[in-house]
Amino acid sequence: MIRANWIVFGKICKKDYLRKHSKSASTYGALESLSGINGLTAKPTKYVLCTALTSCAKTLNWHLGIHIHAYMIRSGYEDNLFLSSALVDFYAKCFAIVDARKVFSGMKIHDPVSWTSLINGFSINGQGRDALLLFKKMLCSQIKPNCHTFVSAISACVGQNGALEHCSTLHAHVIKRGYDTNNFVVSSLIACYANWGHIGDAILLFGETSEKDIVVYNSMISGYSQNLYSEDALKLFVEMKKKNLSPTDHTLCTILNACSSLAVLLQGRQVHSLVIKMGSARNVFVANALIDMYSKGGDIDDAQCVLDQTSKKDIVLWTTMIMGYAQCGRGSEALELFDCLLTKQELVPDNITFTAVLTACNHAGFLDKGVEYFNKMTTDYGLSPDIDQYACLIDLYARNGNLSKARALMEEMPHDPNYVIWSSFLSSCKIYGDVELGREAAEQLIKMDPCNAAPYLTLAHIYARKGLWNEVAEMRRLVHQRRIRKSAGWSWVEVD
DNA sequence: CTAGGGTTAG
Repeated sequence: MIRANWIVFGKICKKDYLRKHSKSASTYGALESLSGINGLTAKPTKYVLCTALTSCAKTLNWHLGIHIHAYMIRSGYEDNLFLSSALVDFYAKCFAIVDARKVFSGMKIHDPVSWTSLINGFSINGQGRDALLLFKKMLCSQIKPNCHTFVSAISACVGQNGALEHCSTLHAHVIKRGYDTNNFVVSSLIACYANWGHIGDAILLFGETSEKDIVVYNSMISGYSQNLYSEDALKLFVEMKKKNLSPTDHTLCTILNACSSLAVLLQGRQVHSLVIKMGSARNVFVANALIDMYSKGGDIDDAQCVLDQTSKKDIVLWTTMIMGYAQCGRGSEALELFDCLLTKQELVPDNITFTAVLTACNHAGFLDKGVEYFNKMTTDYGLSPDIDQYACLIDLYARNGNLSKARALMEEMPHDPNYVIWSSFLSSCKIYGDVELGREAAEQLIKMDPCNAAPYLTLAHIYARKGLWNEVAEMRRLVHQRRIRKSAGWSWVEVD
């Protein structure tokens, strides 16, 4: 399930990324210097073309990039190693990995740069497996991988099922070749180990590395944070400052996230003053992390202050704030804020904004309003609800006692109900004592995760409340037979 | 003249 979400998320990121970066200022500079391309007097040299291609890769300027490719063919630059490598990189960065591979295959000779470009291309296109296969192929070729290659190969192991072993193997190669003093390599290794929950290996490597730069510290701090060692993240942050390394906006975001999960307002406020001192409050990522930190820390008013003081607000900031109100039980204020956002008409709400709004309705028990907002999504904003918004609506109906409507929605929606949906539905079945629907929900949950005792327990509870003691005994037998581990405080019939 | 690291936010 986690893997599936990751793929979906990857797609969303890709789309957003293309939209945000499709044309930035530097591209126009490149365009001007290339004015010769369309038959004007000065012909661009191969050096200019190469720099322009790099620029196209960075700014995702697809149009100019393919134009240059065509020009390369016309001008006989097709076999230039530098230009071809840049072309591989361009196609890969623009998510046209098939074209990148085609260019690579058509090259008469390869060098570490062309190999690395394609390996990295597979990696950033979410094809870590192919990236690693290509790396293996490279090892069999005449060309030896360098630091750049290792960084790309190691990054390919992140989020790739079963790639932890590859990461360790790559680490061994790195040590053998003496690349373990390179900070680029070290930071990618730390991130990979942390990603797989092997925080011990990450710590070991971090400790062995001398002359660590800010990114290596950032990797380790976020590694701690990801693995819920938030206190260690804060400690390392302090240590980093003692070493006179000055935090970047990345550092501030990560450390604020750690403060959020610890719900520590005191430290969060200290980081906030540092944010102001560094002038990072303008960075929307940092501002967002601040709002989230104050919300989770229980100071929703200070969260609102941050939002008010941020001049360039985007939809994510508003959404975080709405979610903050929703989660602390101030549903009406969440909806007021949302209406305020709508009246400004500067920003357009997206699916996640509606998740926040529906969460607010859910926590406040506003069934009618929830349904209204859910319908508005499609009619007024042309959005198609994804599984998260359906989950809110289903939960809204179920919590209000309309279990059959909730169940019907699960059938009607264009998604398969996930674990979260069945699980919240089961809770509602428990509240309203619905044996039939409760049994179905529990069966689905057990099928999805056979080792979790919770659905057995809840169903047994529903049976017990109806005096169905034979069924309670059956549940007990199943748990025993299937050797399901019970956690502390676990009992057959809860005492309300 | 070509390739590489860290949250890419809710």
